[in-house]
Formats: sequence, C-alpha cells, structure tokens
Amino acid sequence: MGRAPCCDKAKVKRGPWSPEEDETLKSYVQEYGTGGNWIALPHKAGLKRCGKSCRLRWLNYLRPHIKHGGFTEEEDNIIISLYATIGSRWSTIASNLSGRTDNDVKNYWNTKLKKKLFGSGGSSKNHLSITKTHNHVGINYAPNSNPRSNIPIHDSSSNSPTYTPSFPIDDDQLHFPSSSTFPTQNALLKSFPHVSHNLTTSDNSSHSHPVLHQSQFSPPAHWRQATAGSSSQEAFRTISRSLLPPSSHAGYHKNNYQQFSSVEDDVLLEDFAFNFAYDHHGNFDFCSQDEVSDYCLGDGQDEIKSQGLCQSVANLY
DNA sequence: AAGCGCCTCAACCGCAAGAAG
DNA sequence: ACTTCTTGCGGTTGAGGCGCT
Repeated sequence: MGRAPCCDKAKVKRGPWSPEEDETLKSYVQEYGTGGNWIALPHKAGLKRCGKSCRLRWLNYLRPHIKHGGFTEEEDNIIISLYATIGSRWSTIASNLSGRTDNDVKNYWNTKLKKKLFGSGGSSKNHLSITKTHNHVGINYAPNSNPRSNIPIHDSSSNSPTYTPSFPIDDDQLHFPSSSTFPTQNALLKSFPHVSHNLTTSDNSSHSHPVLHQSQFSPPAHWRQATAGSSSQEAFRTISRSLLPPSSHAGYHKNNYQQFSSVEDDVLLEDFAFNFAYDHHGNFDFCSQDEVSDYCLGDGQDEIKSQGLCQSVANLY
C-alpha cells in the first residue's frame, strides 16, 4: 500500500494555472505569508489547488525577482562547475544563481546545457573529460590522472566515503569544452592574490609553469595547535568551517553561502581544498590543504568572507 | 494549410528527511 | 521511541509552441 496522497485529487484543480489563480495566490502570500503551512494555504486563500501545487507555483513562478530563460555564460560556468562538484543537486546549484529556481536550472541543464556540452562530442584539447565506468561517470581533471578520487569527501547523505558525481548519460567518453568555458589561472590567482605573490618557477619540473613550494608557507602557531592529533583534512574542514557563519537555508542571494547545509559546506570546502591543491590546467604542482587553511586563517580570511566560498569554488574552474 | 516531429518548460509524482505530536 | 504530517527535492511527464516538409 502506498503513501496517502497529500490532498484529494478529485477535489483539486490540476494543470496550468490561470492568471486569476496566480493573482489570488500572489496577493494572499504577500499579505499573509505562507503561515508555515502550505497544505492549509489553498483553503485559506480560496484556491482549489493542492498545497504542493501552490508551493511550487509560488517558488518557481510567482516569487519576486524570479528570472526565466536567458542564462548567461557566467551562469553556465557556475552550473557546469557545481554540477561537476556536487552532481544534480539543483536546489543547491540554483541557490548560487540569483533569481533562478531549481526547476529552471534543471530544465536548462536537461534541455540545453547538456547538449551544448556533450552534443557534438569533445576535442583532444579538453582539460576536463568525463569517462563512464560501471555505474558511475568519473571526471578526469587532467590528461593523466584523476587525483580527486584519492581525496575522501565526507557526505553524510551517502554511505560512500568518496564522492563520485553521476551523470545520467550514455556515451562512453564525453568531454567538457575547453578553456573557452573554464576560466584560466588568472581566475584562481585573482581569488588568491596571496598565493600569486609566492609563486616561483620550478627548476626540475617537466612543466614550465610556476610551482608553489610548501616551504614558502609557515603554518601559524594557532593552526598547528588546532590541528594537533587530526589529519590535515579533518583539521582543514574544522578550521575552515569555523570561518563560516552558521548554516541555514534562509538566503537565496548569490555569493551567500549561508544557504548551504553543513554537508554541502563540507563538499564545497573539500572541493575548494582539492582544487587549490590541484589546478585543472596544471598550473600548480603542489599546494597542500594545510597551506590552504593557512591562507584561510591568515591573509585570505577577509577575502574569503567577502567573496563567498561558493563563488571562489566556481572561479576555480 | 495541414501534418508531423522535436523542443521547451510548467507541473506533477513519489520519495526522503525533518518536524511535530 | 514511534507515528503522522509537511516540506523539499530530483526525476519525469505531457501540453503547447515551433519549425520543417
């Protein structure tokens, strides 16, 4: 026996909303609010609609400052990078896009963005590729390896100790577009000017790009004290989260990471640390999570707070 | 103009999680 | 601790629009 329906389907109207219904719902919510009970709202407002339908209509269409269509390239980049980071968590992705709803982002991804990315295959110049293996689709960040797979990411919503984004696609080999879509090293350095000042050229590397040397960083005493007895990853998570305001779902503003849950904070922080340690474009050979934490606690603290962590994560791609 | 197929996106469905009792 | 209720979410559907023949 299945779950009882939330309302009597024989007594409620279904299908597209009329302008009159929209106006009724909009004026009621604006005057009285939702009252914290969507189920009771349609009756109070005089609507012959299911509460869930009212909630959906309000959130996806009637709510103020909603934008429809016309996604910008910047929004594309954010969606792509967050999808690669956290998968199909549309509400989380939408919360990083001002005025966008999860439904809009989901539709946009399924009908346009996915085709834009995968429709015509990829080229050998791509920096980011997706390879299907068994039940999951792995993301390859560099030509030779996927170092992310070595970094366990805590996600209490899953029993798995590692986070593997899944893509509902069938091709065996798929590719993200190249650097035209993903910001380059400049975006990274712009976010972390502290680091760019400490770059030197590697002498023994086969690459000709700058290398960040661990010796250039000296963890502060309070950091060493705080991390005693913990793995650097645990410590990084703990210390970094201490910089964040309490999580809540209250906000919808771009760059405001207060809307993330603690689990999402963890995922973003891990990804933040990972990407700092390993740039997709191979611009850094080494930068430990401790160094990221050092920066988070030191010179970068104000910047991270002012920019918003999620935007920093988006900028990394 | 009619028919057809594809695309878009608003709306629905069912499940999971959390809150309330 | 358990049950019930409500919300929030991601996946899916299908009506209507559009372009092509």
